[in-house]
Amino acid sequence: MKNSEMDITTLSALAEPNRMNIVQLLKGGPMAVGEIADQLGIRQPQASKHLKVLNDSGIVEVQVDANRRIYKLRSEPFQAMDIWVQSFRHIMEERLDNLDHYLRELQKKERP
Amino acid sequence: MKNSEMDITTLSALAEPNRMNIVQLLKGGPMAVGEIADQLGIRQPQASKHLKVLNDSGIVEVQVDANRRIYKLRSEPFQAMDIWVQSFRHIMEERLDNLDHYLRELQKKERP
DNA sequence: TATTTATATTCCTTGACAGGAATATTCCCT
DNA sequence: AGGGAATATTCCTGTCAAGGAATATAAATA
Repeated sequence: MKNSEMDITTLSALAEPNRMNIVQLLKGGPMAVGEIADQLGIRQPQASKHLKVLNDSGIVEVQVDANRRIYKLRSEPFQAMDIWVQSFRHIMEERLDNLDHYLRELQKKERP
Repeated sequence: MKNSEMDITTLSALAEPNRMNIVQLLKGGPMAVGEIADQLGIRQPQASKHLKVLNDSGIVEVQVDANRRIYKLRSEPFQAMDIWVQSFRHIMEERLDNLDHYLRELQKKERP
Protein backbone atom coordinates (compact mmCIF):
# COMPACT_ATOMS: atom_id res chain seq x y z
CA MET A 1 0.00 0.00 0.00
CA LYS A 2 2.89 2.26 -0.80
CA ASN A 3 1.76 5.76 -0.18
CA SER A 4 3.81 8.18 -2.22
CA GLU A 5 7.47 7.75 -1.51
CA MET A 6 9.41 9.20 -4.37
CA ASP A 7 12.65 7.49 -5.26
CA ILE A 8 15.49 9.96 -4.87
CA THR A 9 17.62 8.16 -7.46
CA THR A 10 15.03 8.83 -10.13
CA LEU A 11 15.13 12.53 -9.40
CA SER A 12 18.91 12.80 -9.17
CA ALA A 13 19.24 10.90 -12.42
CA LEU A 14 16.97 13.44 -14.10
CA ALA A 15 18.57 16.41 -12.37
CA GLU A 16 21.40 16.62 -14.87
CA PRO A 17 20.98 18.51 -18.15
CA ASN A 18 22.43 15.89 -20.48
CA ARG A 19 20.37 13.14 -18.95
CA MET A 20 17.25 15.24 -19.06
CA ASN A 21 17.98 15.87 -22.73
CA ILE A 22 18.39 12.15 -23.34
CA VAL A 23 15.03 11.49 -21.73
CA GLN A 24 13.36 14.17 -23.82
CA LEU A 25 14.98 12.65 -26.88
CA LEU A 26 13.79 9.16 -26.03
CA LYS A 27 10.25 10.45 -25.76
CA GLY A 28 10.30 10.25 -29.53
CA GLY A 29 11.13 6.56 -29.43
CA PRO A 30 13.99 4.13 -28.81
CA MET A 31 17.41 5.14 -30.04
CA ALA A 32 20.95 3.79 -30.25
CA VAL A 33 23.81 5.28 -28.27
CA GLY A 34 25.57 6.76 -31.27
CA GLU A 35 22.53 8.59 -32.50
CA ILE A 36 21.78 9.93 -29.04
CA ALA A 37 25.31 11.30 -28.82
CA ASP A 38 25.00 12.83 -32.27
CA GLN A 39 21.63 14.45 -31.65
CA LEU A 40 22.79 15.99 -28.39
CA GLY A 41 26.26 16.96 -29.53
CA ILE A 42 28.02 15.05 -26.80
CA ARG A 43 30.77 12.45 -27.04
CA GLN A 44 29.94 8.80 -27.13
CA PRO A 45 31.63 7.89 -23.83
CA GLN A 46 29.66 10.56 -21.99
CA ALA A 47 26.47 9.33 -23.60
CA SER A 48 27.24 5.81 -22.44
CA LYS A 49 27.98 7.01 -18.92
CA HIS A 50 24.77 8.98 -18.67
CA LEU A 51 22.81 6.10 -20.10
CA LYS A 52 24.32 3.86 -17.47
CA VAL A 53 23.05 6.17 -14.75
CA LEU A 54 19.62 6.27 -16.35
CA ASN A 55 19.66 2.50 -16.67
CA ASP A 56 20.75 1.93 -13.07
CA SER A 57 17.93 4.14 -11.85
CA GLY A 58 15.42 2.26 -13.98
CA ILE A 59 14.49 5.16 -16.19
CA VAL A 60 15.62 3.43 -19.36
CA GLU A 61 16.11 -0.12 -20.47
CA VAL A 62 18.37 -1.47 -23.15
CA GLN A 63 17.71 -3.82 -26.01
CA VAL A 64 20.74 -5.47 -27.54
CA ASP A 65 20.80 -5.43 -31.29
CA ALA A 66 24.01 -7.12 -32.43
CA ASN A 67 26.61 -4.44 -32.43
CA ARG A 68 24.40 -1.82 -30.91
CA ARG A 69 22.36 -1.00 -27.85
CA ILE A 70 18.95 0.49 -28.28
CA TYR A 71 17.76 2.46 -25.29
CA LYS A 72 14.15 3.21 -24.51
CA LEU A 73 12.19 4.76 -21.67
CA ARG A 74 10.58 2.55 -19.06
CA SER A 75 7.11 3.40 -17.86
CA GLU A 76 7.43 2.67 -14.13
CA PRO A 77 9.45 5.73 -13.01
CA PHE A 78 7.06 8.07 -14.77
CA GLN A 79 4.07 6.36 -13.26
CA ALA A 80 5.73 6.69 -9.87
CA MET A 81 6.41 10.37 -10.42
CA ASP A 82 2.82 10.84 -11.53
CA ILE A 83 1.50 9.25 -8.35
CA TRP A 84 3.90 11.29 -6.26
CA VAL A 85 3.00 14.60 -7.87
CA GLN A 86 -0.66 13.76 -7.55
CA SER A 87 -0.16 13.46 -3.81
CA PHE A 88 0.31 17.23 -3.91
CA ARG A 89 -3.11 17.80 -5.36
CA HIS A 90 -4.16 19.96 -2.46
CA ILE A 91 -1.09 22.13 -2.94
CA MET A 92 -1.56 22.46 -6.69
CA GLU A 93 -5.24 23.26 -6.45
CA GLU A 94 -4.68 25.88 -3.83
CA ARG A 95 -6.51 29.00 -4.85
CA LEU A 96 -5.71 32.48 -3.75
CA ASP A 97 -7.97 33.21 -0.83
CA ASN A 98 -8.52 36.81 -1.63
CA LEU A 99 -11.16 39.16 -2.91
CA ASP A 100 -10.25 38.58 -6.51
CA HIS A 101 -10.93 34.88 -6.22
CA TYR A 102 -14.13 35.54 -4.35
CA LEU A 103 -15.40 37.75 -7.11
CA ARG A 104 -14.60 35.13 -9.72
CA GLU A 105 -16.56 32.51 -7.84
CA LEU A 106 -19.40 34.95 -7.50
CA GLN A 107 -19.49 35.46 -11.24
CA LYS A 108 -19.59 31.72 -11.84
CA LYS A 109 -22.67 31.46 -9.68
CA GLU A 110 -24.38 34.34 -11.39
CA ARG A 111 -23.76 32.82 -14.82
CA PRO A 112 -23.97 29.04 -14.59
CA MET B 1 3.12 28.23 -25.38
CA LYS B 2 5.75 26.52 -23.34
CA ASN B 3 5.68 22.87 -24.19
CA SER B 4 6.99 20.80 -21.32
CA GLU B 5 10.44 21.95 -20.34
CA MET B 6 11.14 20.75 -16.85
CA ASP B 7 13.23 23.03 -14.69
CA ILE B 8 16.38 21.19 -13.67
CA THR B 9 16.78 23.24 -10.51
CA THR B 10 13.46 21.96 -9.21
CA LEU B 11 14.60 18.38 -9.65
CA SER B 12 18.05 18.86 -8.18
CA ALA B 13 16.56 20.65 -5.20
CA LEU B 14 14.32 17.65 -4.57
CA ALA B 15 17.05 15.12 -5.28
CA GLU B 16 18.46 15.36 -1.79
CA PRO B 17 17.03 13.28 1.05
CA ASN B 18 16.75 16.03 3.67
CA ARG B 19 15.10 18.40 1.24
CA MET B 20 12.71 15.71 0.07
CA ASN B 21 11.85 15.09 3.72
CA ILE B 22 11.22 18.79 4.26
CA VAL B 23 8.86 18.85 1.30
CA GLN B 24 7.00 15.80 2.55
CA LEU B 25 6.75 17.46 5.94
CA LEU B 26 5.42 20.70 4.49
CA LYS B 27 2.69 18.74 2.74
CA GLY B 28 1.02 18.80 6.12
CA GLY B 29 1.09 22.57 6.23
CA PRO B 30 3.38 25.55 6.83
CA MET B 31 6.03 25.19 9.48
CA ALA B 32 8.78 27.18 11.18
CA VAL B 33 12.44 26.37 10.75
CA GLY B 34 12.96 25.14 14.28
CA GLU B 35 10.10 22.69 14.14
CA ILE B 36 11.25 21.39 10.77
CA ALA B 37 14.68 20.75 12.20
CA ASP B 38 13.18 19.03 15.23
CA GLN B 39 10.84 16.82 13.26
CA LEU B 40 13.57 15.68 10.94
CA GLY B 41 16.28 15.34 13.53
CA ILE B 42 18.68 17.69 11.76
CA ARG B 43 20.45 20.75 13.09
CA GLN B 44 19.00 24.18 12.59
CA PRO B 45 21.77 25.53 10.33
CA GLN B 46 21.36 22.58 7.98
CA ALA B 47 17.62 23.11 7.93
CA SER B 48 18.14 26.77 7.05
CA LYS B 49 20.57 25.87 4.31
CA HIS B 50 18.26 23.35 2.74
CA LEU B 51 15.35 25.72 3.02
CA LYS B 52 17.41 28.31 1.22
CA VAL B 53 17.94 25.90 -1.66
CA LEU B 54 14.25 25.09 -1.75
CA ASN B 55 13.41 28.77 -1.63
CA ASP B 56 15.85 29.69 -4.39
CA SER B 57 14.35 27.04 -6.62
CA GLY B 58 10.85 28.29 -5.92
CA ILE B 59 9.60 25.18 -4.21
CA VAL B 60 8.86 26.95 -0.95
CA GLU B 61 8.12 30.48 0.09
CA VAL B 62 8.63 32.13 3.43
CA GLN B 63 6.36 34.17 5.55
CA VAL B 64 8.00 36.32 8.18
CA ASP B 65 6.42 36.12 11.59
CA ALA B 66 8.37 38.35 13.92
CA ASN B 67 11.21 36.27 15.18
CA ARG B 68 10.45 33.29 13.01
CA ARG B 69 10.16 32.25 9.41
CA ILE B 70 7.26 30.10 8.37
CA TYR B 71 7.92 28.07 5.25
CA LYS B 72 5.25 26.64 2.99
CA LEU B 73 5.09 24.88 -0.33
CA ARG B 74 4.40 26.84 -3.50
CA SER B 75 2.06 25.38 -6.07
CA GLU B 76 3.85 26.30 -9.28
CA PRO B 77 6.69 23.76 -9.24
CA PHE B 78 4.28 20.93 -8.63
CA GLN B 79 2.00 22.10 -11.38
CA ALA B 80 5.02 22.24 -13.67
CA MET B 81 6.08 18.75 -12.70
CA ASP B 82 2.55 17.55 -13.27
CA ILE B 83 2.48 18.98 -16.76
CA TRP B 84 5.88 17.55 -17.50
CA VAL B 85 5.03 14.06 -16.29
CA GLN B 86 1.80 14.19 -18.25
CA SER B 87 3.82 14.74 -21.38
CA PHE B 88 4.94 11.13 -20.92
CA ARG B 89 1.41 9.83 -21.10
CA HIS B 90 2.20 7.65 -24.08
CA ILE B 91 5.10 6.11 -22.21
CA MET B 92 3.13 5.48 -19.05
CA GLU B 93 0.21 3.93 -20.88
CA GLU B 94 2.41 1.71 -22.94
CA ARG B 95 1.21 -1.86 -22.78
CA LEU B 96 3.35 -4.88 -23.44
CA ASP B 97 2.83 -5.81 -27.03
CA ASN B 98 3.48 -9.49 -26.68
CA LEU B 99 1.73 -12.84 -26.61
CA ASP B 100 1.39 -12.74 -22.85
CA HIS B 101 -0.56 -9.52 -22.99
CA TYR B 102 -2.64 -10.82 -25.83
CA LEU B 103 -3.62 -13.88 -23.85
CA ARG B 104 -4.58 -11.79 -20.83
CA GLU B 105 -6.83 -9.66 -22.96
CA LEU B 106 -8.34 -12.82 -24.42
CA GLN B 107 -9.12 -14.12 -20.96
CA LYS B 108 -10.78 -10.86 -20.02
CA LYS B 109 -13.09 -11.23 -23.00
CA GLU B 110 -13.95 -14.84 -22.23
CA ARG B 111 -14.82 -13.96 -18.63
CA PRO B 112 -16.32 -10.53 -18.49
C1' DT C 1 42.00 -12.97 -40.30
C1' DA C 2 42.43 -8.06 -40.27
C1' DT C 3 39.85 -3.97 -40.04
C1' DT C 4 36.17 -1.14 -38.98
C1' DT C 5 32.08 0.07 -36.27
C1' DA C 6 29.54 0.53 -31.93
C1' DT C 7 29.68 0.74 -27.20
C1' DA C 8 31.49 0.36 -22.47
C1' DT C 9 35.07 1.19 -19.05
C1' DT C 10 39.07 3.12 -16.68
C1' DC C 11 41.98 6.79 -14.95
C1' DC C 12 42.60 11.46 -13.89
C1' DT C 13 41.39 16.11 -12.63
C1' DT C 14 38.35 19.62 -11.27
C1' DG C 15 34.28 21.69 -9.31
C1' DA C 16 30.09 21.46 -6.64
C1' DC C 17 27.86 20.34 -2.56
C1' DA C 18 26.69 18.62 2.15
C1' DG C 19 27.75 18.53 7.07
C1' DG C 20 30.03 20.48 11.39
C1' DA C 21 31.15 24.20 14.20
C1' DA C 22 31.18 28.79 15.15
C1' DT C 23 29.28 33.26 14.60
C1' DA C 24 26.27 37.03 12.93
C1' DT C 25 21.63 38.98 12.78
C1' DT C 26 17.12 40.05 14.19
C1' DC C 27 13.43 40.22 17.16
C1' DC C 28 11.08 39.55 21.62
C1' DC C 29 10.76 40.39 26.53
C1' DT C 30 11.71 42.20 31.16
C1' DA D 1 19.43 48.43 27.58
C1' DG D 2 20.44 43.62 28.15
C1' DG D 3 19.52 38.72 27.69
C1' DG D 4 17.59 35.11 25.26
C1' DA D 5 15.24 32.82 21.36
C1' DA D 6 14.93 31.94 16.34
C1' DT D 7 17.19 31.97 12.16
C1' DA D 8 20.80 32.92 8.68
C1' DT D 9 25.59 32.96 7.27
C1' DT D 10 30.47 31.92 7.04
C1' DC D 11 34.49 28.98 6.97
C1' DC D 12 36.42 24.57 6.62
C1' DT D 13 36.74 19.85 5.07
C1' DG D 14 35.69 15.63 2.75
C1' DT D 15 33.05 13.31 -0.70
C1' DC D 16 31.13 12.63 -5.05
C1' DA D 17 30.03 13.33 -9.73
C1' DA D 18 31.04 15.04 -14.48
C1' DG D 19 34.08 15.68 -18.42
C1' DG D 20 38.34 14.49 -21.22
C1' DA D 21 41.28 11.22 -23.10
C1' DA D 22 42.65 6.80 -23.77
C1' DT D 23 41.59 2.06 -23.97
C1' DA D 24 38.96 -2.35 -23.71
C1' DT D 25 35.33 -5.28 -25.69
C1' DA D 26 32.43 -7.21 -29.05
C1' DA D 27 30.25 -7.72 -33.38
C1' DA D 28 30.14 -6.77 -38.51
C1' DT D 29 32.49 -6.79 -42.66
C1' DA D 30 35.90 -7.10 -46.31
